[in-house]
Amino acid sequence: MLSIGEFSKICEVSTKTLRYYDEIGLIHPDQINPDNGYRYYSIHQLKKMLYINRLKSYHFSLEEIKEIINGEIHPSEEKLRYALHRKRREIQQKLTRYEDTLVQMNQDILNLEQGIHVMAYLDEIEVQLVETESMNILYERQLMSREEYVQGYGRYYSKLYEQIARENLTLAGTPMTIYHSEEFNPAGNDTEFALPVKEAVKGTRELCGGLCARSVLKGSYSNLTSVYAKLREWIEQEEYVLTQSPYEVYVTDPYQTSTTNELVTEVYFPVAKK
Amino acid sequence: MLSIGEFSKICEVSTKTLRYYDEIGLIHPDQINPDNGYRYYSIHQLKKMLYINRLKSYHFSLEEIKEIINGEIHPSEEKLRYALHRKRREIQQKLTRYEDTLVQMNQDILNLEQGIHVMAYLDEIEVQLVETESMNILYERQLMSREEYVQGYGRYYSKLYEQIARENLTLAGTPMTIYHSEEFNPAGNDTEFALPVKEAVKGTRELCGGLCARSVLKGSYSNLTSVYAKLREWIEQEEYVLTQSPYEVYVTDPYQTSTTNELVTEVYFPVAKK
DNA sequence: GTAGACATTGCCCTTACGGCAAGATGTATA
DNA sequence: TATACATCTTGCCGTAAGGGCAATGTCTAC
Repeated sequence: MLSIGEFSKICEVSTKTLRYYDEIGLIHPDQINPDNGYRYYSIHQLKKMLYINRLKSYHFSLEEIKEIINGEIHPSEEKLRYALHRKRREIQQKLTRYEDTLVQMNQDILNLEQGIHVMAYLDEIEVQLVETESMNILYERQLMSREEYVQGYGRYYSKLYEQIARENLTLAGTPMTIYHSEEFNPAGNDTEFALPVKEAVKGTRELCGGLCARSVLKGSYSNLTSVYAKLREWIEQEEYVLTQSPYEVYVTDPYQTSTTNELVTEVYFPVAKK
Repeated sequence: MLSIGEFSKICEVSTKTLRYYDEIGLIHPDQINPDNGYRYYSIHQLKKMLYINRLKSYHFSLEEIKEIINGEIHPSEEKLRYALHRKRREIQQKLTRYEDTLVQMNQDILNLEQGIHVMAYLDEIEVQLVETESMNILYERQLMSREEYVQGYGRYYSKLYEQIARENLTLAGTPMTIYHSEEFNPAGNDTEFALPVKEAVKGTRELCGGLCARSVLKGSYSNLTSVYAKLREWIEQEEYVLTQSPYEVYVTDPYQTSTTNELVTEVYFPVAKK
């Protein structure tokens, strides 16, 4: 039997951590002296502890680790395999997000070296007042969270495109997304994916035209929230009010465009004078 | 002036967050109604808020963001440039660490598919009792944290190699590291980098030989702690005691070896029968 | 017998907010 | 004008994974 200090040295885990793991039921000491409460670990628990450390290095939460270990009594690591695959995907996603962040940072650093402040792009976002035509759109409306957005984008548009092909409809513009949620809700936003078509068939509706405040975003979507902010700022200052849900038009197809620099996105806020 | 709700919608930040930022002094509302405590934000604060969001996306802590913003009153973004460079390095490091994790996970998943459990390698770590010769080593002893280790490795060995070249000494073995800290201390461990040499000159000392428990680790260092654990376990079970500081011998040069699979590391624990 | 190492529990602290509650206030409508 | 409802306020608790510190109890070596 090993005291907590000895066990701690062997597996290079602090005694504090060992007590914490005992408390949350991740790994209990083999024996506890009932007189003084001293914890004693068996040398055979070393393997479990190293296993826990391994899983921790894969960024599993202690709660997840507990599940994996407890579920492992018999069903031949089915849980572990599943969890590992899931966690691998998570890490891959984090990785690409970090890569994107680095690209952005590099751009900002490059700008800074030339004396251009990080937020300078804000002043270059222009807002125009335009009159839009009514149009007929084929749509799919869904509650979407930020996480699902990228997946959803592909799924819903391919569904719409497929319907156009199947019913022999005529495309009358580029894809668009309409945001019906007034506020930003991290859990999910009421989002409408749409394609303008000539024919008014089942599954289409009219998108009313009218006065709009519009901005054009060139390049990566990372500045999109700034464009929204800028438009709302403009509307506030020029004393307009929003009359319908704002929408985006993807002038260039994000799936056809090789570099994000070539992307062109228009953002429309239907408005009226206060 | 915008109420907290309006401002929140424009910059897509929750009111809760805005109140929190007010509390920690990151961004105070432009005005506060002294009667009812209502917060009112100016539209000009939008830019600052978007700036904060941008910095957040670069994984700066709110404390860091506060420093960057406050230090930016005049000295032409010197702080921002410095912070961006530093943070970029941090993120690059995280990225490579994630990549390493993925490699490990892939290996484990592959093993699992073949029915080999993640921790099966533990049972394959063999411990041998060997007799070592005394040798003369050229050394650099330093307090090192886990973080600094990789840098330190290169720095101290190049220093040692340089001395060998300058003083025309004769190499008598491969590099080794001696760990003098009894316990693992996250802040820093007493670490000795050493190279065996024939000549006993200034800067060298004798490393006493004797009975040692030894394990050989083949492949990546990620299982090194397990090897240490295994050795300590063995010593415990076979009723030996540690008589000197344990050390590692890098049989293959980690800088000369292309794939981590080819790495060979010996771990020695000088022992005596209890 | 005592010093020093090691063990125990308990409490507070960390980040960046989210959730909930109770109450005050604002605004739109009948 | 009364009322309903939206919005605002503060305050308290919770998060993950322990670290740090304190007060106190126990073990072992000399």
